[in-house]
Amino acid sequence: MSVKTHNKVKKKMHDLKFIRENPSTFDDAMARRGLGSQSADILRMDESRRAIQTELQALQQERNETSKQIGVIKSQGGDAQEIMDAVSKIKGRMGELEEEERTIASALNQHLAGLPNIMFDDVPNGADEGENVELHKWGTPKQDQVPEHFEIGEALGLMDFDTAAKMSGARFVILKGALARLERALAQFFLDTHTGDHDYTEVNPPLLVRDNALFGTSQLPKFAEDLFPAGDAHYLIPTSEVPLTNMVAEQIVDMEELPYRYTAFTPCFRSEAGSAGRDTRGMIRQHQFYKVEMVSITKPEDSEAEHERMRECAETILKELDLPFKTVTLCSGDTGFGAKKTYDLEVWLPGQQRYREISSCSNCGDFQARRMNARTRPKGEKQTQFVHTLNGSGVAVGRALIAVLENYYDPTDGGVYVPEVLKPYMGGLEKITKV
RNA sequence: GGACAGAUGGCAGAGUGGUUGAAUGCACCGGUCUUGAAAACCGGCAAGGGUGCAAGCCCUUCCAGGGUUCGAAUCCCUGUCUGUCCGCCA
Repeated sequence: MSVKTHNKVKKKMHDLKFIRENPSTFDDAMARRGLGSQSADILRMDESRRAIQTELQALQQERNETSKQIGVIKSQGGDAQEIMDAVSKIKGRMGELEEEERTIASALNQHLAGLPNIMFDDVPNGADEGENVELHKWGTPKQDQVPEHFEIGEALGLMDFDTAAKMSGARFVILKGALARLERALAQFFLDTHTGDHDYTEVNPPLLVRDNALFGTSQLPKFAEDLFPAGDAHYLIPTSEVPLTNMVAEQIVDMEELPYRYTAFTPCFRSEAGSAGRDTRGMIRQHQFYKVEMVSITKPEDSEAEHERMRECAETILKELDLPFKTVTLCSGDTGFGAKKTYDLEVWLPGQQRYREISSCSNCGDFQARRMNARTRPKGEKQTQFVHTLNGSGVAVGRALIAVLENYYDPTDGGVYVPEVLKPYMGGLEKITKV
């Protein structure tokens, strides 16, 4: 399906000045992403663009000056026909140059838009998730094998994949009764914690966004196939990172107002186009799932500290739920397109006897801010700077539900205890049992 | 869905074809005054880019994209957004 485009090609993306001045640094950074040298191509395009621009500007200057003369002559009642013809002649060449400039600028911008963020030096090198580096572990993983979450849920009669498949196909689920409520309880608990204890402001954002918003957070143009188009103007959000971060798009915010901290509980929609065959059973990987998201907008110098803080906000949730987890720093090969550095929180799933991702916290630096032109200005200063943006799950609700089912499972009767912190949200219910 | 009206600098708000990058007010910065502050007064104050050692010079930008013209904030077309009214609707 084709979706209308609202992109302006004025976006800044990577800083050309930086690439011009540090071509090898830039190439090294792209090499860590598994890409070949980029700077030579970029600089060649940039140079030729500037050459065209210089020539064009000389002609524009000539046109402007001559046109002003015409104005003067005419206002004095003179005849300006001769110079008017002369200006007309310049226009042919100007048109050509304008066309060339447009072509090369758009090629350059498209190229830049497809290049990932430059990672921090302390991001470990590695090919894939196997080389992520453990930061720390918390809690004691249950070594006893328990059923997987979908076995538990189905046995309880509260989790139904077959009926969901009839109406929606694969990768959907129906939760009922206490499990439906458990999902709502988790979300509520997450939101209350982030708004009450972590200084986040609750936001209820649009779930449908246009392509320019997705360009800003860098899902587009490269990852269109992961998205669900909705109608001819919108996409369903793959994460509320998109609307929350775009709240500062095209804005100049006073520096003393920062940081902004936003949290939202929303459904997320992902086509999972590249995941055929992976996690096909159960709720791990769905086309639609709930997530509580945290987004921070900070001054440039504060983003690294904010990143640690955000990671701790997410970890707090798992600690409060008493779910064992480990935190890893993603290696270069596993770090997302827009991130300078990412921490993943992996929760212990006794049904799988392994840790699975339940939160991902990324510092994007100014990468997204450049793409959405989100700036800040220190009080009294003229010069604006790009803000830094961070996003993190706090945490994925569906996966948290899975973790609760498997970690709080009672093998004696197939029931599931309600975690202490969730009881108030479950009407005091102690244990979920078969209906 | 139909009808109309808008979109101009950080904000508000003039400007309908010719030195208008844009009056004015607010905000902001510097100064005078004051023991200090406020007020008042004086001055400054858009951004992005090209070029140059630099001072500077130049280009672009008045929602976006196309067009008319020697010349466009101003005229035309398309799109987006906002407001108002009508219809429909949870």
